[in-house]
Amino acid sequence: MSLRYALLALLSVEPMTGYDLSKRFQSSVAHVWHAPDSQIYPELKLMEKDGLLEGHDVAWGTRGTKREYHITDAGVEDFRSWMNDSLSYPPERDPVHLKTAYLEWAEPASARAQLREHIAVFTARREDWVEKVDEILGDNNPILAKRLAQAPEADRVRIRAFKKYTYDGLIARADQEIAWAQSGLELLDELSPPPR
Amino acid sequence: MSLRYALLALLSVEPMTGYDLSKRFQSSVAHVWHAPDSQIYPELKLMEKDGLLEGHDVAWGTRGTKREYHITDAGVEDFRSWMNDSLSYPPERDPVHLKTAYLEWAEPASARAQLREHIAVFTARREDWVEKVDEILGDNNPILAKRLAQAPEADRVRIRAFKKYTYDGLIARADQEIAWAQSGLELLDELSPPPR
DNA sequence: CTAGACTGTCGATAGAGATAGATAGTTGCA
DNA sequence: TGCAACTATCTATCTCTATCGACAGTCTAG
Repeated sequence: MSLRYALLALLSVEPMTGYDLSKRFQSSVAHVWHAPDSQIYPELKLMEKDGLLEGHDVAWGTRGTKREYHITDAGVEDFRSWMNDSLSYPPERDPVHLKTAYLEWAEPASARAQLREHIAVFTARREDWVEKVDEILGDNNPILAKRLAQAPEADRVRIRAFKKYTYDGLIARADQEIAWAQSGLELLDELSPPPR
Repeated sequence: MSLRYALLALLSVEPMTGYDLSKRFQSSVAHVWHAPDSQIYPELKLMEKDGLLEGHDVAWGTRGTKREYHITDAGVEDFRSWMNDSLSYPPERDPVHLKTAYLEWAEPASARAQLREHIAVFTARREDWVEKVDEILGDNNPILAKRLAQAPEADRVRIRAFKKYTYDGLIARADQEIAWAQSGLELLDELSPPPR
């Protein structure tokens, strides 16, 4: 259900095709929300059927066409009401912590490798998010620039602040995960000293 | 796929029925891994078919029966190899951060309410996890006690340490989420001062 | 003895997401 | 000209999870 709102969020800035949206999901938004094209195209059709979007065929080359979607008033309304509703928090379900709870079953070497991978994953994400924050602060994110240009003067500070707040939160989360995994490596060293 | 390994983990301590497992999932492990009974029963059957478990009908009262599963050698092997394999990290997909990225769309009052709910959810989980750590340190967790009793002397320190490590990580994560949401409330106060 | 809470198992249905691949047109460059 | 890389869309299948509810036996307290 969140996919729909992620799409509405992007389409609230400017009309786009399924392909555009798919690219945007894979590149810029990749580490906040990911979605493959095979999910996006059907969802766009559904949203058009539900009146949240309107699609128009646009010429592409001599024979090709592509379908460009723009958000309707009903779409804006729906997005706004999603933003005002509270989310439901699904019960915790975390494979990483499930595994570490039984880490005595793993070979020390593989336990180490897995914690190192945890660090690597969150280090990479962290870098992405830091880059995002830099873009926000340095005004070199084209999509955000468009959004800001459309917004009334009074909202610009807020828009920028919430974006930064979001990525700051993700960075803090990544830091926490990295620190936790690092302390796990230390614990492993204590419990079963590494070979020489 | 993790459900299967969560079940194997629990069944590696002692044989249980689907009902037992379901209860255990809802109570003790609730905030590490959640699963409803309607997922557990079919998975147990599958696991029996795959040779990871053996099931026996046990009398229950005069007419009733229940099916008790115990783990097989193949099950132990499968669990061990899962523990040694590394997990795949699914792409980030976080509705909370998706929403905060567009928080200018929400009414300030509802933005506040949502951040407060975030705090409430993680405060509650945190309490559960702290309780878990207390149980581990204070030796009053019956399941852990059984697991420790079965383990060779040399492993006991490790078992306890990894359990504590797991819950400490979750607590740190909860702290981080709470702090983040709190700073969000402050940000909202700055951007749109609360009504008197 | 009987109502209510608990133990025990199972099924139907739907949605979300993962994974893979089919199909077709376009653009640029060697 | 022909191939590779890119743009564009769509379908199929599978697994996982959610939600809801059905059914049946047991145990205990009033």
